[in-house]
Amino acid sequence: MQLGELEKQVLQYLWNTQEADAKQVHAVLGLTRGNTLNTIQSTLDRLFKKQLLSRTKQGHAYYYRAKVDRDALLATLISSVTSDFVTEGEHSLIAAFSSASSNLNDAQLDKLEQLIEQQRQLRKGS
Amino acid sequence: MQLGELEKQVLQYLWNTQEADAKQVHAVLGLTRGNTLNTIQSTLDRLFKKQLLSRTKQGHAYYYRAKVDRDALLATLISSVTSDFVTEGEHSLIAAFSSASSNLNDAQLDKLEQLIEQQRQLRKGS
DNA sequence: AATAAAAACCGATTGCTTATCGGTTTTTAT
DNA sequence: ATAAAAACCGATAAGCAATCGGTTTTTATT
Repeated sequence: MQLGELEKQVLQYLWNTQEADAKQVHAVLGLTRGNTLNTIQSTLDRLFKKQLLSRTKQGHAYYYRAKVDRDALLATLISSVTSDFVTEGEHSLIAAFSSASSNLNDAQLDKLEQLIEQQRQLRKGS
Repeated sequence: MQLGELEKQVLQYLWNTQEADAKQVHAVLGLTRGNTLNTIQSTLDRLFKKQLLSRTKQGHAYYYRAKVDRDALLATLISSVTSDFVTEGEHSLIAAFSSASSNLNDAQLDKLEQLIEQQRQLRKGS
């Protein structure tokens, strides 16, 4: 999947705002970027078709919500960009880590280890 | 950065083959895919311009080599696809992990932890 | 040096995707 | 019924990968 600049900004906005119609999104993003309401509408629609947003009609307008949270989207994006290079059974994240680890600082290594532990705890419980 | 299907296949090929000219790549990929030599040439050139391949003239033709290994490319791709969603100071790999960790199996968690330890050892020594 | 063969280079087209809107139709509320 | 709001439709532009035909340059051979 492929996301454009405006699409990303809309997603960010909806992660913060929970719910909004085109008008509201336009009021924030459209004005700073100089887009028309129409542009915002079609962007929302594109994201909806990509299954990244859900929408319900409330009163007159559609109200949009992010259907995936940031982490889930990251996972999707990573998977889609790496899958062609990763063989069955291998996880791209492990592969990527082995090359990128030197760019992490000590605090980040700590954090990662902590996340691993957390994940292990989650499993014990289930 | 954005990679097409053929570009990915060419990279895969060069990771296995070390070095090849357009003719060789064509002999393998071009025939199965039904591409002309020209198509292969411009794909190699595009990858070269993207800094993913290096090339040297040997005899008549350019010989291409992968300039990045697979893991480094994965790291680049992950970073480029996630960077807009990752805040200052946060590392995209950490963010990615927090989203994808549940898809890792126990062995992969072990492996990751082991890589972290290895990284720490490297730092002690320098 | 002349020439043929090989490879590189250039330029154009196609297809796909995001961004962008104008204009029209449909909904909704007054 | 009418006006306003919003959705819908269709079109254009820009960017990028894939695709090649045709031309120029390079290299090797007589």
